[in-house]
Amino acid sequence: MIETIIINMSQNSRRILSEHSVSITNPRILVLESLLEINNPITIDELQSKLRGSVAKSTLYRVLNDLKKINILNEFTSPDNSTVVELILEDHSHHHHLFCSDCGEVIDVELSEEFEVMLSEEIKKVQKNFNFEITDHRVEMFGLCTEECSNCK
Amino acid sequence: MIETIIINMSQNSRRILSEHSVSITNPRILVLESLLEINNPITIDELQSKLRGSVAKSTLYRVLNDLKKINILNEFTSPDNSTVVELILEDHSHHHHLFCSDCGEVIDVELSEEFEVMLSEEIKKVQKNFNFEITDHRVEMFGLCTEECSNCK
DNA sequence: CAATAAATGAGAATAAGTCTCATTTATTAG
DNA sequence: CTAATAAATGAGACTTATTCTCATTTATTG
Repeated sequence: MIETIIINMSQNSRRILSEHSVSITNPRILVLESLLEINNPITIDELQSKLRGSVAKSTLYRVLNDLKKINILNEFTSPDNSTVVELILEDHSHHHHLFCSDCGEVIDVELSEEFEVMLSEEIKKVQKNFNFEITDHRVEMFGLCTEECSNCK
Repeated sequence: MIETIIINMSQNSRRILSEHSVSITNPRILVLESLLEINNPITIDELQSKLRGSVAKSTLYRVLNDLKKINILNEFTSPDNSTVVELILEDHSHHHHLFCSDCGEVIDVELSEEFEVMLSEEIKKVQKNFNFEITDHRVEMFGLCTEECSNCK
């Protein structure tokens, strides 16, 4: 069962690379596998530990840049200034981020349909007012998990 | 006239420091003056050029950290990974940021009252769902200025 | 399967930000 | 106003994340 999932991760990674006309190499498969497995935003530090030295540091950064170039990787900076990456595949729906200032965790948050509609309206207004073509946006929220947060104990 | 403004900037800086019980030193006045003069988000690079070596690099970073500690400086990272700072004084109303991927400019944007109300409602929901205490939030928008943008020519 | 172009690993180079420590400056008590 | 003391500064060393270099390895294709 677990084996099946792992095989699928690898096949999945190969499929993603070939769909984007990127050559299929071991480091790329390993990085993609890790990101698919996590299926959550992850700091580069955490990603490095997860890879346990199986990919050289320089290669890791190169692979991440490759994935950014084909637009399947999102990169941003958390409030404590660590770099966070996350895969954005077709099935990955539009979402925003919630940062815990305590444990540093980054959590995906989807906001309501009606809110998103209103946000789009606002963005249209901003486009007009500032003569901008706005291509992307995000809502970031910062705070502290309560004692029940599973990450913070 | 210009002289008056400059004197005011300096007096203003002194006032801000003393109001926050921070000792009034030359580097702190110079950094505050620059930030008051700009009255806009600015990258640390730009701030350094503006100061033209009048404040040592180590001191600049220390002063910025001091201003963060007394909660009058906001720091964030632009999409091209440069660190951006901006003063947040009492008269500085709640706003968000628009980033130009072309010229790198960061522009302050206020969104409509009704949108802000709805965003607060959404945030309340997120607090409940994730058992979080959300203390801050921001909306970031990314795009390109059109040919009429005064910064991009 | 061979030729070629692309990707990798190891470590050097770069750059943002922090730290150290001797010197200078601001504050305050008298 | 001045001396004593604590705090802040400047210069440059240090740290750490990211990029770059180049010799070697690997993937692709015909």
